[in-house]
Amino acid sequence: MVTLAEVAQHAGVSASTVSYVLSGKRSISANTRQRVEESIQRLGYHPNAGARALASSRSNIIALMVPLRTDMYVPVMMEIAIAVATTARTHGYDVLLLTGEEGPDAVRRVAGSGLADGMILMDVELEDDRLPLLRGVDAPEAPGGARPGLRADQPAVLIGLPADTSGLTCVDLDFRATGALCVGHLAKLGHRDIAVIGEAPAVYERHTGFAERTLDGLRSEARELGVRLLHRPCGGGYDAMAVTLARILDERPDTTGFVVQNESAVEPLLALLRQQGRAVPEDVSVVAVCPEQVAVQASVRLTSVAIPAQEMGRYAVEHLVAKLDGRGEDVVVLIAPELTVRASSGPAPARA
Amino acid sequence: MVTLAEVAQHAGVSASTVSYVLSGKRSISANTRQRVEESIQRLGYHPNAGARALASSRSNIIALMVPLRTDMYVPVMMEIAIAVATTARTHGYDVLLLTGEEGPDAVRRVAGSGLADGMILMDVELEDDRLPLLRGVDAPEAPGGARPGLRADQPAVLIGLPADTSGLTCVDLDFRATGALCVGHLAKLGHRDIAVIGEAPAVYERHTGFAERTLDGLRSEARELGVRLLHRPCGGGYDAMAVTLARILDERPDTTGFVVQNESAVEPLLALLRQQGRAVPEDVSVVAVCPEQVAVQASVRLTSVAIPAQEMGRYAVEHLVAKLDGRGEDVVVLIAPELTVRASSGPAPARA
DNA sequence: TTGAAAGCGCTAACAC
DNA sequence: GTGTTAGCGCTTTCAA
Repeated sequence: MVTLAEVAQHAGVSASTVSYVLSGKRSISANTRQRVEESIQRLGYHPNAGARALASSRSNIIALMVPLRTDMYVPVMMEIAIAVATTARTHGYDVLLLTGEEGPDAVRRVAGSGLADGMILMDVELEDDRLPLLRGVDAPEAPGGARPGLRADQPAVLIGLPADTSGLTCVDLDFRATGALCVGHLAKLGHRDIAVIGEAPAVYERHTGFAERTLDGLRSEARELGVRLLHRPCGGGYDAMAVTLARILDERPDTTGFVVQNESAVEPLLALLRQQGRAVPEDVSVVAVCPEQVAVQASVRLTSVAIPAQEMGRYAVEHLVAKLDGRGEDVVVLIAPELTVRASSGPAPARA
Repeated sequence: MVTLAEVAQHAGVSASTVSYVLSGKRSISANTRQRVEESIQRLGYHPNAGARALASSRSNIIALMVPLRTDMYVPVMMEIAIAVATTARTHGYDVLLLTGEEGPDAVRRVAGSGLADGMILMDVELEDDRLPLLRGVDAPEAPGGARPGLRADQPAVLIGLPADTSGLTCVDLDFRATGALCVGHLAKLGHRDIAVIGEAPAVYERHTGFAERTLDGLRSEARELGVRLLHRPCGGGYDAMAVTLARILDERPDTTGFVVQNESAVEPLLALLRQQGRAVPEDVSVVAVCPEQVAVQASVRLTSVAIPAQEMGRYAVEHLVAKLDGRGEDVVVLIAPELTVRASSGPAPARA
C-alpha cells in the first residue's frame, strides 16, 4: 500500500506538501506541484479513506436510505438512487446504501460512527420515526420537552414531504399541484366525472406523503371546478384493476376521465377499457402520474405528469452538499409538475 | 462525540478493555463486561468508523457496482441491491453504492483507498474492463504478460458470468439451463416452431452474458429436440413489439410457442396476440423469463422461469464475506432455474 | 483477566 | 512557499 509519506519521499518534499497539493488548501509552486503529481501517478497513490476521515472528521460519504418495500415506483427509486450516486461523485462524495429496515437505529448508527457526513432519506412518511432525530437544532422541541440524545445532528435532506417540515430540508415533486393539474386538464376538456385510481391501499395506510398530497390537490381542484371526483386505491395487476374498475363504473357510470397514480395499474386499465369497448381518448380520457418511460411505452401514449426522478436525486444531493459546506438552509423545494399532452386525453364525449 | 477513551474512563477500565469488549477478541470477566456495556449505553457510544478502519485496515464496507443504464431489469437490479444491503448488514457490513459510470477507475479508487473491503459487480459483460483488475493472483496472466499495478487485489464477487471466469467468483442464474428449460417445456407440449423475443438489441451488442447464454441454451436444446427456433431482439413498448411480432409471424407463420426474455415486452406481446385473435394458451403458448411478480400480474398468468434476485444478492454477499474471512475460494455458483407452469402455456394446437 | 503504549495514514495548526 | 509535528480514535502487540 502506498502512503502519503512515500509519495513525499519520492517527490522530495514533506508530507504536508503532498497533502496540500491534494487538497488545494494552500498555494504550491508549479514546480513542486508537478513533481508531487508525478510521484502520485508513478506510485499509484490513493489516499487512505479511513485515515483521511479520522484526521479530518469528514468521511466524504453520503448515506442514502431507500425503502425496503418494493411495492411501488421501483424504477423511480432506482433512478433517484442512481442520480444521487452520480451527482454525489461530481461533488467528491460516495454513497452508502441503507435500507429502511433498520429504521431510526440506522440514523443513529451512521451519524454516531461518523460513517457518513450527511444523509438522504427516501420514501418519507407523513409521521416518520426518523425525523425527530434529524430536525435542525432551531426546530421546536417535540411535545414532551427536550430529550437529550434525540438529535443525531446529522445534516439531512428528505425526498418526500412529511407532515411537519420544520427544521428539515425536503425535495419533492409538488404532488398537490400535480393533482390539481390533472383535474384541471380533464375539466378543461369537459370531463365532469373523474375517477382516480391510486396506489395500493397499503400506501395510503402508511400515510405516504405523496399519495395523500396528490389526493388533496385532486380534490380541492375538483371542488373548485365543480367536478365530481371518486378515488379508489388499487393494487397492481389485472385482477385488482378489474375489480376496481367495475366498482367505479358501477358507482359512477358517467365517468369519462381517469387519473392513474400507479404504474402497475396503467396497462391493466387500458386493456380493460379496450376490452369493454371504451375507446381512449374518444370515450374516456386517461391522465397518468408516472415516469416518462411508462407514459411513452404504454399501449396508448399517455397524457401524463412525469415524476422527475433524476432531478429529485440531483437536488437532494446539491442541497445536502450545500449544508455540509456550511451554506444551505432548511428549505422545502417543490418541483413544479409539468403535464405533457399525449394521445390518451381528449374532449369529453357529448352527454348521453 | 463520545470516544472509546471516555467510555473507558466512565467504566473505570482501560481503553483496550473496552475495545476487547466490543470485538470479543479476548475473554472479559462478566463483571467488567457489564460495566463497560452499561457505560456504552449510558454515554451513547458509537465507535468511530474512520479510526476503526485506519487501525484495523478493514472498513467493514462492501462496494456494490450497479449498472448506470436502466434499459433492462430495473426491478431485478433494485431487488438484488436491497438483498445485498440487508444481507451485508447481517454480517456487519455496510454497502457503498457505485455506478458503472466510473468503470475500472472506480475499482482502483475504492480498492486503493481502502474505502471498501471487497466488491460486488452487477451487469457484468462477457469481456469486461473491470475484470483484469479483479482476477485472483493465481489466475493466468493476460496475454501480453504481467503488468504491474494491474491487479486491484480486491476481493470481489460478480453477479453474472463473463466469458472467462478464471480467478473469479461469480453468482448467477444458470441462464443456459433456463433457455433449455423453456424450450423443453414448449417442445414437450408439442410446439415445433418457437420464437424467442429477447432483450433490446443494445443488450446483445454489448455482449451481456445472461442474454447470450440464454440464447445458447435455447438454441442447443432446440437443436437437440429438433425444434425450429427464431430469435429476435426487441426493445420495450408496444410499437417495437408490434413490428417484431409482425416480422416473426411473417417469417414463421407456424409459430405456436413464444419465449420472452424482456419484462417490458411481455404485456405488449399479450395484448397484440389478443388483438390478432390468437388465444393464449389455446392457439399460442408463452413462456417468460422474468421476475415472479411480472409473471403473476400479467394479463395472463405466465408460465415462467423466475429470476431469483434475492438469492443472487444474498449468495454474492455470503461468498464475498467468506473471502474476506479467509475462507472461500473462487467458484462459479449457478442457481438452477425453476419453471413454474401457469396459464400461458398448453398443448400445441393441431397442425393446419 | 487486564493495562500501557505504539502505531495506523492523514490533516492542519504552527513555525519559518 | 514549505517543513515540522501533534493529534484524530481505534486496534493490537507486549507486559503483567
